[in-house]
Amino acid sequence: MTTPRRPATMRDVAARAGVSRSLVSTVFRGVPGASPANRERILQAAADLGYRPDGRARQLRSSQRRVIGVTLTATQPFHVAMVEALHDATELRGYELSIALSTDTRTIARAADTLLAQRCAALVLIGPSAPDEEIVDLAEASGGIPVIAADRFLDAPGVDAVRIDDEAAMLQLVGHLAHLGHKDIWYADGAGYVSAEPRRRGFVSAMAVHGLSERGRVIPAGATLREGAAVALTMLDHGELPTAVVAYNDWVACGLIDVFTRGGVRVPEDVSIVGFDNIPESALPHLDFTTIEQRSDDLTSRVVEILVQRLAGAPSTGLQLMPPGPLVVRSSTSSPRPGGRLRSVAG
Amino acid sequence: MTTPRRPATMRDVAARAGVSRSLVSTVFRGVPGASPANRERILQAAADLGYRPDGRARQLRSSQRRVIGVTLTATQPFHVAMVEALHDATELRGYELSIALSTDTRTIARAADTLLAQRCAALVLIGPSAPDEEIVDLAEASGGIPVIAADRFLDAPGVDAVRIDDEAAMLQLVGHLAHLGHKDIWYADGAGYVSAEPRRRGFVSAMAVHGLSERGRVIPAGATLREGAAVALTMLDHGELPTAVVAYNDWVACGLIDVFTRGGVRVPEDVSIVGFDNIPESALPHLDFTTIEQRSDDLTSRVVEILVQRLAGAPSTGLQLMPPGPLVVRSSTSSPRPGGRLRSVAG
DNA sequence: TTGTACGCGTTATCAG
DNA sequence: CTGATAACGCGTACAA
Repeated sequence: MTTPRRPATMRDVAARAGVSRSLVSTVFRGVPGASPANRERILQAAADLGYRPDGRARQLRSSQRRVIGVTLTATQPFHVAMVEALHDATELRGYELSIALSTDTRTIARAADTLLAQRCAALVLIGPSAPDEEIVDLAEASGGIPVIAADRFLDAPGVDAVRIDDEAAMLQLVGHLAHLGHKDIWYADGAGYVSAEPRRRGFVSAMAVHGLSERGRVIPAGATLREGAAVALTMLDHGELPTAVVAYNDWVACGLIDVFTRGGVRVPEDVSIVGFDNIPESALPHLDFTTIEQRSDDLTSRVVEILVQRLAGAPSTGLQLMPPGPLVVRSSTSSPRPGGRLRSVAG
Repeated sequence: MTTPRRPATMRDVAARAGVSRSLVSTVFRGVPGASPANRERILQAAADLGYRPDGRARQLRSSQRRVIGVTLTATQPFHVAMVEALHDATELRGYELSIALSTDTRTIARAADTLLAQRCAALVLIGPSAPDEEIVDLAEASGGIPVIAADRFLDAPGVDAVRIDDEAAMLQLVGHLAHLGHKDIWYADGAGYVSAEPRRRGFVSAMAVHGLSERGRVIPAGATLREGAAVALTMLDHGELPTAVVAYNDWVACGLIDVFTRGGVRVPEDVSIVGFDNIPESALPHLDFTTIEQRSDDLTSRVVEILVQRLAGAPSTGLQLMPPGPLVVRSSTSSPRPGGRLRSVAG
């Protein structure tokens, strides 16, 4: 094993094995056309030299695009899991994934530029937190390759989008509480997060469906345990509580339950709480709250389906909503306490 | 704006602008040598055609390697933050980042292969959870480029590694408890996680330093809230508790505190608890526990320093330990309850 | 400013 | 069927 300063090229391997470059190529591409003896010699020479085909040169030459570009922020485990699944699915079809991370200071467009410069075959934006306009612009600048926004509510021409049907999910959650007899139901909203909008809309319309519009209230919260805890403290300080709270997601629900329980407000006796996502923590014995599942597998396979179709030349299908996962009923929900609202809370 | 099936190349731009390809190149590289009039015309032609330089061809031609390969699992926010910082630091120096995700089913070596095929200038492995041997093999197969393991305890020739000094940190944590008067101190170990070893070693030696070896105990736990909660339940079931518990990390501490508090064990009156990392959640009002900070910024800048040096030709420096961040004392630690061990716990 | 060789591998085309 | 020769993909670099 040598460690050359300049890495070995195909030419080096060919010279060492005493064959032509094209023969080395046939061997490394795994296509038939080389005698076992030569194949062996070439492989040996390559191993000796630590040769590894140059991916850039490979891609450059072959006219087919075999790379799928993926952007994500990598702050949500669920999104990272999607990449994992995408890896498997695309690999199976002979594609490679190229990943670009976007951050607070690094826009999606910026991340996608790297991918586009690599001449990727398609772009998958996972949970893009950019304004609609920016995504549409990106799609226009992408030279006509398929652009798919996963886990994003977006209805724009030329861009495919896949998202859980938040409104249907909210209908299930609110329906569950309404059936238990709740009327004063508040919503701890994912204020400030892009995907909060469809969910909020779902809450509002679900309350209307059950004739509870007057009794509902939307409280700005956020998407983290921290923000859930903060909004719970605010509620306690304010001294007024509903009989049930719908949380923007499970982390917010965790924060709510934590602060309520410690503040002397019993769950579900004093207040019922439901989350959204069914993250592993929601099943913890000391939390154990009702929530609705986000089936990331379904979402991912839908994304893959769209990807395959679009790569095959099918036109964009716009926004697709996935049916929500099942409601997981646990011990954070029950019938409301008699007497309606709690006015005064023991600090 | 046209949307060509085959993307425009430099040749197309040159033809449209009525100049040579070389001139287009000089304009797009931003080097002087084109008249304002031609520059303008070229830029216009490029915009008309939606031209974007092919990154692969660019890299292939220019003999300098300008890409830093990064692998990570993206399950830890802290690691993702490191990538963000790396982006800024390397960009400043004219490098680009190429990211490959490793997963449970996708080894680091596999991820690195993609990067190596791109002929990256160096490899940064962020928190690699692979056996030492695999990383050493990878470094050997990398053709002599710098390989740096960030947030990883690894003492192997040819590989640079940077890691918080876990032993020093443990010494601080155990010292804090010992000074408060604790003697029966248990450690909820990050069993199964690669980086658990130095931390466990640190606990054991710190206990020895304080002459408490006999009183210490290492309990297998894990690295998540869930696992912290589980080990706390086990302790409660067992009915025997120390006066203080050191958690492998903050998530484990969260789980411990949650279950203890709900189980009627008061923190810190009955048992003191310390975490490790100082994640945002540790400061939540209802948790508010003592922990030690992981200064990811320091770690990252050290990684960048090493990267720069090694790219400049300096030899590998092996393992480097960073001094631990400050101890953040909050309300989860106090003097031990009188009377030593708690034998029986109210369920 | 332009011509042209070159980077590294792939893909016809052609010879034995 | 096995193998070699040469053109090509898209930009860059250096001489003219």
